[in-house]
Amino acid sequence: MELSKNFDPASAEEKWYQHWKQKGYFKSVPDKRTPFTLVIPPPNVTGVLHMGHTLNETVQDILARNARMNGYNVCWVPGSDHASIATEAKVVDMLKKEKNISKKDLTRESFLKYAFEWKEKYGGIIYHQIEKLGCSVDWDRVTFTMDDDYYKAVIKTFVSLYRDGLIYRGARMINWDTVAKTALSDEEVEYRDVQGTLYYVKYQVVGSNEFVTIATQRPETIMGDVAVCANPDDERYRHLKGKKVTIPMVNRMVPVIFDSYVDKEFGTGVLKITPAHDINDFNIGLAHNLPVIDTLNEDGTLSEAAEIFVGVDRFEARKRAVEFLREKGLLVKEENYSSRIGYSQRTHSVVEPRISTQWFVKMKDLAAPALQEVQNGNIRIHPHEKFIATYQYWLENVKDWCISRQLWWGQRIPAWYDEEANLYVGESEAEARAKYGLNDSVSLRQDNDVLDTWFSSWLWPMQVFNGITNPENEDYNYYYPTTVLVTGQDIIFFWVARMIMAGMKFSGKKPFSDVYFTGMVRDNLGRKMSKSLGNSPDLLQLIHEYGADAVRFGIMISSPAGNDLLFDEASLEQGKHFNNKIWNALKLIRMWSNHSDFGKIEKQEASELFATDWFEAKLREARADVNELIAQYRLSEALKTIYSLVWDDFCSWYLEWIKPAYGTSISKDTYEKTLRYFDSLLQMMHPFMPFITEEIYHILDDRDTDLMMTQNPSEGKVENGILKDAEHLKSLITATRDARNKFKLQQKEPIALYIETNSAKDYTKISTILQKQVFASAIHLNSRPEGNAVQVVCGNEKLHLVTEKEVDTGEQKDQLQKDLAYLKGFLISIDKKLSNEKFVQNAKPEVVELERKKKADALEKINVIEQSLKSLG
RNA sequence: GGGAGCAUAGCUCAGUUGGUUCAGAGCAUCUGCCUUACAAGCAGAGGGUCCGCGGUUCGAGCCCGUGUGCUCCCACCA
Repeated sequence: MELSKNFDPASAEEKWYQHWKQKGYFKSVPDKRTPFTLVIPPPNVTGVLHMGHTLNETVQDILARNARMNGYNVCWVPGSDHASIATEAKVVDMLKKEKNISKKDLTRESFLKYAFEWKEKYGGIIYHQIEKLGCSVDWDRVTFTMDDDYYKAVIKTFVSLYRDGLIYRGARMINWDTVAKTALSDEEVEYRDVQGTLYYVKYQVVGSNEFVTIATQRPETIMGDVAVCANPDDERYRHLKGKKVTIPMVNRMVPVIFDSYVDKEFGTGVLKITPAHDINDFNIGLAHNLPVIDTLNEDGTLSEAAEIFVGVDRFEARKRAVEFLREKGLLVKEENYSSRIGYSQRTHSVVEPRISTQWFVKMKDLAAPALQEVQNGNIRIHPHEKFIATYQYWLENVKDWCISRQLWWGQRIPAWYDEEANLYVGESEAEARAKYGLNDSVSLRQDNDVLDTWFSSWLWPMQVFNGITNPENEDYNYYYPTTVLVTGQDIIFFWVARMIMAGMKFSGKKPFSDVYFTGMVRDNLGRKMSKSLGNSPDLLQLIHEYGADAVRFGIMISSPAGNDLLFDEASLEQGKHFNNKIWNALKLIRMWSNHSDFGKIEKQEASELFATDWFEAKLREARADVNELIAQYRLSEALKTIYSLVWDDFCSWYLEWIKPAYGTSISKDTYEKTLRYFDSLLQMMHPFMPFITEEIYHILDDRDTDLMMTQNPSEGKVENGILKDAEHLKSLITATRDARNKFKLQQKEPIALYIETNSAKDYTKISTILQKQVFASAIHLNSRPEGNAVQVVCGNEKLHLVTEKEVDTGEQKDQLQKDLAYLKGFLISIDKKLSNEKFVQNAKPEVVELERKKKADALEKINVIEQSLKSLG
C-alpha cells in the first residue's frame, strides 16, 4: 500500500469511530473488573458545543481511554440537560421569529411539543459533535434530564424532601427576571459594577415647612415607600420622632421611623423604606410592621399600585420621575454613584427584588455532610488549593434555594391545591389524594410552576444509572459512586456542590471521588469567548480544518490544569504538524522493510544495540512519568512529555541513529524492535490522539486487535546507565554540529574528529553513531591532530574538527575565552562556598561532597580550555 | 467590605522536601540548510534583576513579613 504524503484525518476519523462503535468498545456492562465511571456534564440543549465543552470532553475522553487501557471497566455516560429557562427562552424566541407565534397564545401542551422538537434537533447536533471529537461514550446510556424515568426521579426527590420538611413554600423576597417572567435562584444572578446616579429628593414633613432629604438610586420606587428611616442616634433627625412625611408624586403620608440599620454617614442619613423592592427595606418593614406596596408588574412595568406612570417600564418611569421631581423643585442634587446591579444569567436583564410565593429547599442540613465529605478528603478537588476555600465558604453560608420557576419547560411541581388553596404534595395527583385521603369530589389543580434545572441535574450521577428510581439495580451498585467528574469551575455552586449534597442525602454516598476543574476557555487575547466578539470558533469547522486529533492536541497542550486556557489556533496548527511528524516516521520505517535486502541481516550491530537499548530505557522512563502525571491530572504536562519523547527522542535521535546507510538494509532485529517501540508510542499517544494512532497501528502491521483496547504494560525498572551514555553521545553530537555552524563548515564538509579526554569513558558503543551523526570520515580517540583544526570543548572533553577548509582561529578564541570566563566565575562561587566554614559544617555531607566534585570538574574544564587557547597561540 | 489565587524568557507556562549546571519547556525570534520520512521539515543559536523591599538560613525562584500590580469568588449600605 502506498502511503499518502500526509496524514488524512477525515477518512481515519470516520472509519475508526464507526469501527470502535460497531465492535462495542464504548459499551460497558458490569463485570469483575474495577469500574471507572464518568458522567458527562450534560450540555444544555440550547445550541451547539463551544470550546469549553471541547476542552471538557477531551479531558474526559483522555481519562476514559487511558483507564480502559489500564484494565478498568470504563463507563462514560453521555447526555444532555433540558436547561429549563435557557431553552424555554430560545424556543419562545424561535417561535416568534420563525412561526410568528407568541407563547401566550399556546397551551402548555402545545408549547411543550415545540420544545421537544427543539430538543431533538439540538440534542442531535450536540451528540454528533461529541462523536466527531472521538469521545468514547457509551451510546446505549444516553440520558436526557427530561426522560420519563429522570422526570420521575426528580418528582420523587421533591416529594421526599418535602416530606422530610426540607422543602417549603412561602412568600419571600426573591430575584425576579422581568424578561423571562420567572423567579431565579441567588446563583442565577450575576452582579456587575454599574455607574449610576444617586438622586437626593426632598420629602416634606407633615405640618411644617421642614423637609428631609433622602438619597436614592431608584426614584421610580418612591410610590412604594411606606416610611422614611433614620438612625436612632442621629441628632439631626431625633426631633422628627412621631412625625410623618409626605411622599412626593403620590402625596401619601408615611411615618418617620428609627432603626440602627441606617448608616449616619451615608447620603443624608435618612433612608426611604420600600419593602416591596429592596431586601433590606423588606426586613426593616417586617420589624416595624409596615405594609408592602408592590408598584411593579411581573414584566417590569409599573402597576396600578404606583398610581402614577402605570404601565410604564421601570427605566422609563425612572426618567419621568426624575423629571417630575425636578419640576416640582424636590430634586436637591444628583451625583454619580457606582453600585453593583444584579443581572439575570440567562436573559441578561436587570433582576428585580420582588416578594413572591415560591418553593424553597432548606440548605443548611444538606450542606453539612457535603462540606464534610470534601474536608475529610473523601472527595478530592483538583487543583485543590484554588477551590477548596470557595467551596467551604459557600457551604458554610448557604442560603435557601429557590427552586420554582414560572416556566413550562421542566419538571412540573408535584403539588396540588383545592379550592381553598390547601396544599397537597404527592408523586402524582392520585398518590396525593391517597396520601391525604381526598375523594374525587374535591377538585384539585396542579401548581403551574416547574423546577429549577439544577434541581434535576443535581441527581445526574445517580439517576443516569436509575439510582433514584430504582436504587437496587446492578448498574447503580456497580458504577456508583462515579470515579471522576470533569467540569468547569464556574458551576461549582450550581452543580458540583449540589450534586454532593444530593449524593450524601439520597444515596448516603459521595457522587464521585475526584473533581477536576478545567479553566475557562478564552481567546488568545484573554477575552471571554462570545458570539458578539466573533472569537468563538465552530468546533466542526476546526475539526474539518485541522482534524480531530489536532484539535484535541492543540487544546490540551495549552491547557494548564485549573488555569484559564488561552485558545489559539496556532496550537492546533502545532497539533497538525505533530500528526504529520508521526505519519512521516511511519513512512520511514515502512520504507526500510521495502529494501531488497531486507530480512537478510538478522543480528544487530553493537551501535544498533546501543540505540535500541537506550530507546527502550527512555520509553520506560517516559511512560512512568506520563502515568504519574495523568494520575495527578496534569494532562497538559503528560502530553508535553509524550510530544518530546516522540519528536525529539524517537524521531530526531533514535530513528537517525538506526537509519541504515544509503543503499543498505536495516537488520531484522532492529526493525522488529522499532516496530514494538512505535506500538508503545502509539499506545501512549492514543488517549490524546485516538484516530491517527489507531490508523497507524493497523498500517504498521496487519492485525485483528485494535489499539484502543490494548493494555498498557506493567512497569519495569529503568536502566539508568544507558540513559547517561546516550546523553553523553548527544552532547558530543550537538557540540560538533554547533562547531560546524559557528565556523561555517557546511553540514557535509568532510571532517575528521579527534577526541581528547582524561576521563575513562567508553566510546566503543557510541563512536559508530557519533561518526554517522556528525558526518566524520573518522574518529580518533585520545589523540590530537597535527596542524590546524577547529577546537571545541564539550564538558571536559576536547574535540578537534580537522578540515581542509581555512578556519578563523580568532572566532574560536573568542568562544573559548567566553567559556573560560564563565567557568572561572563559577569556580569562585564554589570556592567561596567551600571556604565558608558554616557551610561545610551545616550542609549535608553529600551536598558538600557534590560541591567538591563540581569544583574538580570546573578545574578540569578550565585546564582543557587553557590548553586549547595555548595551542591556538 | 470579606476571601482566594497569581506575578519566572517576547508570549503561554513547568520548577515536588530550600542544596546535582537551577534558572527550564513549548511557541515566537535569529543563523545555516530544498540532506534520500517529513520545508507542515532538518541542524544550531540567542534571550530572564525569578515583581520591589526586608527577614530566616551556611545556602532562597522555593520559607516568613511587607509593598505594588493583575485575576477570580463572595457580600443587602440607600
